[in-house]
Order: sequence, then structure tokens, then C-alpha cells
Amino acid sequence: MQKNLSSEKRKKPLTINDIAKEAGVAKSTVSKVLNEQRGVSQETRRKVLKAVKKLNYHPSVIARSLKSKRTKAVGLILPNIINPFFPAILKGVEDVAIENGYVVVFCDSDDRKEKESLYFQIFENRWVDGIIFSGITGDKQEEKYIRSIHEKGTPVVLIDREIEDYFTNVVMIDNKRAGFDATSYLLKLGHRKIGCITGPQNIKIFVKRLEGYRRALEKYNVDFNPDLVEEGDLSIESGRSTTKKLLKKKITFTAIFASTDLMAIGCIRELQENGIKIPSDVSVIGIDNIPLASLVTPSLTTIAQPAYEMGVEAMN
Amino acid sequence: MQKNLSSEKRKKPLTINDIAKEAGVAKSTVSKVLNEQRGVSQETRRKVLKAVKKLNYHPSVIARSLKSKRTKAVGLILPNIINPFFPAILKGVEDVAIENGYVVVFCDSDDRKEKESLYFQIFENRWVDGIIFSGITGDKQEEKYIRSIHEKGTPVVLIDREIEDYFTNVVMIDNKRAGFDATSYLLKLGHRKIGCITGPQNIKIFVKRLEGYRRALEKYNVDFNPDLVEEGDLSIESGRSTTKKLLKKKITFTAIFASTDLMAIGCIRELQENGIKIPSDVSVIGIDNIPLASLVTPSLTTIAQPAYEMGVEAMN
DNA sequence: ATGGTATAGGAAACTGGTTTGAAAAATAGT
DNA sequence: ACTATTTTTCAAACCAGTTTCCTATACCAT
Repeated sequence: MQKNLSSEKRKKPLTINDIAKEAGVAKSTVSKVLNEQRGVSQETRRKVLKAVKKLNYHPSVIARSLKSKRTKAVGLILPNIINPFFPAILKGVEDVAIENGYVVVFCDSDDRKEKESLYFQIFENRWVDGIIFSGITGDKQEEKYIRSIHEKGTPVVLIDREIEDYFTNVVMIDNKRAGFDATSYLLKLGHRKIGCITGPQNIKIFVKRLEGYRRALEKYNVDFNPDLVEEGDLSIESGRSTTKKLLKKKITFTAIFASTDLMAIGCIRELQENGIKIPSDVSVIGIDNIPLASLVTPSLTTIAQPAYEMGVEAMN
Repeated sequence: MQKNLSSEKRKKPLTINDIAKEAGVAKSTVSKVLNEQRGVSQETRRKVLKAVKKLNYHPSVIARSLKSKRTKAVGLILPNIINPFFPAILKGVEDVAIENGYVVVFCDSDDRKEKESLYFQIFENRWVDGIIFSGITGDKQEEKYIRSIHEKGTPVVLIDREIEDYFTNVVMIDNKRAGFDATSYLLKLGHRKIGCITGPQNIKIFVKRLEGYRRALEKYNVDFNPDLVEEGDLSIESGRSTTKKLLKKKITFTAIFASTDLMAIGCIRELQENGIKIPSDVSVIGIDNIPLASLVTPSLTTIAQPAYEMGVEAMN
């Protein structure tokens, strides 16, 4: 059965004209049959379909898009697919997309602004039918791009990131509440000295999570202590380094709220290496509920962020 | 700065004709300028570029594709993006793609044959310039699809999966060797009773990894014992259930070679729950080197599979 | 039989670019 | 000054479909 395919002559693809000829009708009639429009007799329809099957014809999506202005494709821009929080979003988007006959053009901005802007430039003329976007920071530059695309009539949905002063469709959890809930959980356990590893404060959702942390402290009449707060860059490594800083300060704490699971994992690792037992000595809680969370030992307590459902919602 | 964009009238996109009119030249001349072809005077070029900038014109990729038959897009079909092995492949592919002006259409076949075939149907007429494919099983049906696409002149690269009796470009590690190396590692440590959690035997790479396991045993003159082998479905859960089965058999083993990291993690979990210490009582080794591997406690020993580089290679 | 309406099917225009071929203009050579 | 050659430029054809619009036929009621 071995067959060298690369040597086979590549016959040029069939066009609607070939079908028209084969079926003995005009190409406009073939088009009508293929698009299930009325105005074609049973008899003619049968002939056309037979020709289509016989020649194994597949219409060109490109040509169709040209006239219809629809590409049946959506762009999805995520900051970093290696971060285990994002694959679920991708999957959610993709599932809904394919169900509705759409295809997903995936873009990993790699946490780099240049790459992000490159993708925006591509989408300026690639005519995707819509864009789902999770920015790196949510700054003015990103706003400019989105505005430009939006003005051309392409719908844009923001996911898990918002942009200052800009109103469009946004899909995200209530981040203030997530921070509040996570901190409250620790407070309810009796903790009063709670460290906080926050995310970059130029990203709005992390400002909000920190705000939730403060709000929860207030509610339990615990004074906010800035020394207990450290800012990480979302990586596992930054979870370690921020924890290191907290330990160096010699301030006692009995619990830590990390803004993301990944940093919480880094934090746990660092604590363990310093002989601190989790959760008997220090409790740690994160946000995201990434698949990893239940696999590290001890299992990480976390506030779930329904990534898949967010993807689904965004696509809708 | 609040501005309601959805109410703005969406002006229909500019065409090359608008530029031609603005610059006072023929549209074919505009086309030449945009494609940096020779045969245009400095003066004319300047005029055209000025008009392009003034009107903020971006040519339609769709229209261009129609004539050129190139879409500058590649399709990437993976079995399941939630499996932490795959995001790195995606990233590798995507990085190289964007560098060369290509865009990645991402397809998650969700381990379901129907969805996989749906994507193949889409690609039959979407005219992606190429397809990178990691199949679910590598069976005859997949072969049929690939053959059909390949015959239309679209290059196909297989990644991390191969297909029986079919010769095309394949990017994968030497799986027999990986199984051999993993098992040898355990044998060198002095282990002689080594359990094996293999992947589905209808997927070729797992047959090979198992073969590597047997070959390593042979080399160390250890008899192969079928009772020490269990077949999982690649999920963490199946790592647990297969381990459970091994334990039930009451056959002593001092080490386990799992065909994938994910199953190795499930295995470790199950052993721990049965009071078995890793690695003092039982050593566990996996294959893939997924990001998770170093995070579970105790860290998982693993044979690396360079997913990112594989993605890069496939795209090239 | 006649006029009116509904339906079937085809020719032509259209989508927004690229490519071709020929005419026009500029430059070079004698 | 006149022809030969090269370079610019534009109109038209092309890509592969969809959509519009018009004609021919079938069906219906009067």
C-alpha cells in the first residue's frame, strides 16, 4: 500500500463552473442548490448534487468570503498559553466556535507588546468576524487597537482583562469578590495576619483582587498592613521570590492569599523549603482553580474561575 | 472619554479603488506599489503611499487569497489542549508561524473522532496552506482524510503521532528509545520488578514506548511479566486506576514506568494514598516532561519530550 | 382561450484584489 | 532628428463564488 504522494500531479481544484458543466446548468443554479435557496426544482437539485458528489467538489471558502464579507473565523488573543489558566478558555471558545461553524485563529501574545500589536495589525485586514481578546496590561495602546478594530465593525469581546475607560463586551468574574472571598475564607479560619501576593498592579483585575483583600480585612476589623503585601509577575518563580521577601521581613503571618494559583504554588514551594508546614503552620489560598491546583501536595485551596465557561460566554 | 461605539455608523471598508482614485492612478498601479513590484516611478509610488496613509487603507487578505491561492494560514489539530503536553506544541507552532507571516487556525479534536473529521471537512475547502496534525489514534480513517487533503496539494505534517503505512513528514521523538531510556534508568538504580503503565495500544507511539520497556528488560536479562503491565487512557485518573489494579494483583514491584507524565502523576497519587513512599518504597518515572512534572511532590522523574521544539520543527 | 401570477433557470454584475498585455511615455543610440 | 529600447501606466481579464434581474415556462382563475 506504499504510495508516494508527493509525486502525484496535483490537479487544480474544482470550481463551481466544473459542477455547472457536469450538471448541465448555470453556475448560479449550482450556487442556489449549495446554499439551499428556493427556486430550484427537485429534478435540477438532484442533478447538481449528483455532480457534486461525483466530482467530490468542495466550494472555496475564500471566494465565498469575498462576496459575503464573512470569514466564519474568530481571532482569540491570549497572553500566554503556557499559563495553565488559559487552555481552558481556548477550549471553551473553540467548542462554541466549531458548533456554530466558526474556526478559531489562535494568537499567543507571549506577554510581549510587540507581538500583541503585530496580531492587531494582522486582524486589521484579515477580516475575522470577531475578536476575543485578553490583553497583557489593558493600557492605552491596547485600547487604541481595539477601538480601531471595533470602529471597522468587527465585534470585540474582552476576556479576563478589562480596559480603562472603555466600554465593550467583557467576560470576567467579579475579581473584587474573588479576592474578598479568598481572604474571608482565611479570616473565618481564624487567621488575622494574612500575607498577600498580588499580581501586577498595572493590570486592573489584580488591583480589584487586592481591593477585595482589603475589604475583607475591614469587615473583620483587621488593620491593613502594607508590609504584608508583595507584588509578583504571575509566574511560579515570582510566587517564590515574593514569599522570600515576606519571610525576610520577619513579620509573622499565619496565612497567605495569592492572587493566582500559579503564584500560590510558588509560595507553597518556598515555604516548604523553609521548613514551614502547609497548612498547619501557614494556610495558602489562590485564585483560578487551574488543573494543577489539586495535584500539588498539599492540595491548594483555591477560588474557582470558570475558564471554560468564560470562553463559552465570550464566544456567544 | 466615554463614547458609545456601537452607535457609530460603520463605514464600509476601503478598497483599492478608493486609493486609486485618491492617488489619481489605476488600481493595478496601487497593487504594484503595495507588493513592492518594480515598474513604478518614485513619484507615483509616493503619491500612492500618501493616499494609503491618508485613508488608513489595509488591503483585504481575502481578496488577495482568492487570486494567489495562498491564505497564509496553517491548521493545527491537536487531540486535547487541556493535556499539559500540548500547549507547548501550540506555542512552538505559533511562534514560527507568526515569524513567517502565517496565522494558526487551532483545532481541538477533543479526543473525539467526529470532531476530528469535522475539522478535516472544514480544511477540505478552507484552503489552509498546510496542516499540522496530531491524531487521536492514527487509524485508517485518519489516514483517509490526510490522504485526501494531501492529494489536493496541501502539505501535511504529523506531530507526535504516526499513521500506519503512510509516509509523509513526521515530527516526533524516538518513542522506543524513550521507553528504553526510562526503563533503563530504573534498571540502573537496581530495580528488577518494574511495573508498566502503558498508553492505549491502538496508538502507535505507546506501542513503541512499551517496546522500549521490553527491550530494556531484555538487555538487563529481566524476564518480561505481562502481569506487571496495565493499559491506561492517558488521563490522570487512569494512572490511578491502573495502579489500583497493579496493587490488587499482589505482585511486588519496586518501580513503575508510566508512558506519560500525567498517568505517572495519577500513579504517584494512588501509591501515596496507600501509604507507599515515593521514591523510597517505589520509584516512578514518566515521559513528556510537562510543566507539572516538577511541581508535584515528590518531583517526578521524567524523560523530556521537547514539545516546543517539535512544534517549531513541524512548522518549518 | 386569455390574462395574471408564481416559479425555474440563466446571463450578467459584483466582491477586492492580482496579473497580463498593450499603449504611452521616457530614455538611449545612431 | 529619428528610430530603437526601456520603463510607466492603465484597461481588461481573472480568481471562485454570490446576488440581482430578466425571461421563459407552468399554473391558476376567469
